[in-house]
Amino acid sequence: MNSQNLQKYQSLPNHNKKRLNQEQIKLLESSFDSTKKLEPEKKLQLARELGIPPRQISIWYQNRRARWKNQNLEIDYNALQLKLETALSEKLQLEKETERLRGELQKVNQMLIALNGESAINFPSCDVSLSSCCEERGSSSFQDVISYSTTWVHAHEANNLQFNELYALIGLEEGSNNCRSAW
Amino acid sequence: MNSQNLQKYQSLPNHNKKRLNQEQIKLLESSFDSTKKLEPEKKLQLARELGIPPRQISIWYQNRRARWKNQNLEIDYNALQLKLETALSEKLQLEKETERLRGELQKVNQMLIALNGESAINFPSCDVSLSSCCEERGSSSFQDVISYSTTWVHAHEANNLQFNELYALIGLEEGSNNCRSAW
DNA sequence: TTATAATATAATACT
DNA sequence: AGTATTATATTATT
Repeated sequence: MNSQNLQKYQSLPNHNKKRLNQEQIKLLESSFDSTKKLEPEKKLQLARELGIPPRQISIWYQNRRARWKNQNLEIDYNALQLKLETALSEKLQLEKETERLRGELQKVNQMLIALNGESAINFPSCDVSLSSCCEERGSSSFQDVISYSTTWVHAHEANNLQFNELYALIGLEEGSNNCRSAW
Repeated sequence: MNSQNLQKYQSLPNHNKKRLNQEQIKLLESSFDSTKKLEPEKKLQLARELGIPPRQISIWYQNRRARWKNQNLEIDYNALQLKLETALSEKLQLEKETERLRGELQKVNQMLIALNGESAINFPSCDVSLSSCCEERGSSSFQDVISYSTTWVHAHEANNLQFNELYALIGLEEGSNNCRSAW
């Protein structure tokens, strides 16, 4: 078997592989840009223009299509990688943001504990886990809150001073920063 | 495949001088599985066993490595796609979470507006944009808040009833849900 | 090693 | 059925 196979391979004729020159490649590429599929008419035209057998034009197109497929895979891969990077970075920013929001809610809760003793609010927002384990509550709208509270509040204007003290206590300065919310 | 070529391939294998047969492929593949790099000693051994010139073994390994590379690219692509999916889903969840936290902070702020009239806290946390435009402030620690406030609060125990009313007003029930935070 | 030409086979579509 | 075209894999050269 060994000598047989050896001879088999030695008897193979040498392939005369001729590279296409730059001009030929250029024309083929520009043709490929317009249509990935080689119409018979186009094949003959290219063969005539380039002095190449139509058969070779077909082969070139086949190989070019195979190459094109791999190129696309790599391009898509890079695009995907970019998407992932931005997604991860945005995720990180959101994590920081939620951390900050939880911290502020904790501060406010401390304030309420201080004001109200034992009956502190249990903010579900400050749970460590991401999954919101609490059922949705019907939340009163801005207008509802305002209309309800305005009448209620008149009786408690004497508290203003104490609240200002509290603001300072928890580190939230009032009316002195350039980040006023629009609401 | 037409019957002519089929017959040629099946019953006249000797005419197919170029392709390696199944047995040869099998041995080469198992060898490639163990090491992607072809040591000279291994090359001679395979050449002897398969009746193939060492040169052909080298070529086969080169081509096999190229194919292996492309295979890996496709595998990596799929893995990346999976990563992106999970990242996007986690991002979405975080967006919901921040939205909820902002809402709660707004509620609390409404409460403070109601209590304190014009001097509402400007929560930087409730800005719509993601970028935190505000400089960091030194925040007082938990212990600081407690120690400062405990002494301060004793004078205001009369406010308890009003705060309980406020809790109900903004929809945050106190002490009646199963989501107590650990702090 | 990379790129690519050339060949071989399998799959598909059209006649 | 046969014929043609294409996609894919493989071999080989530069």
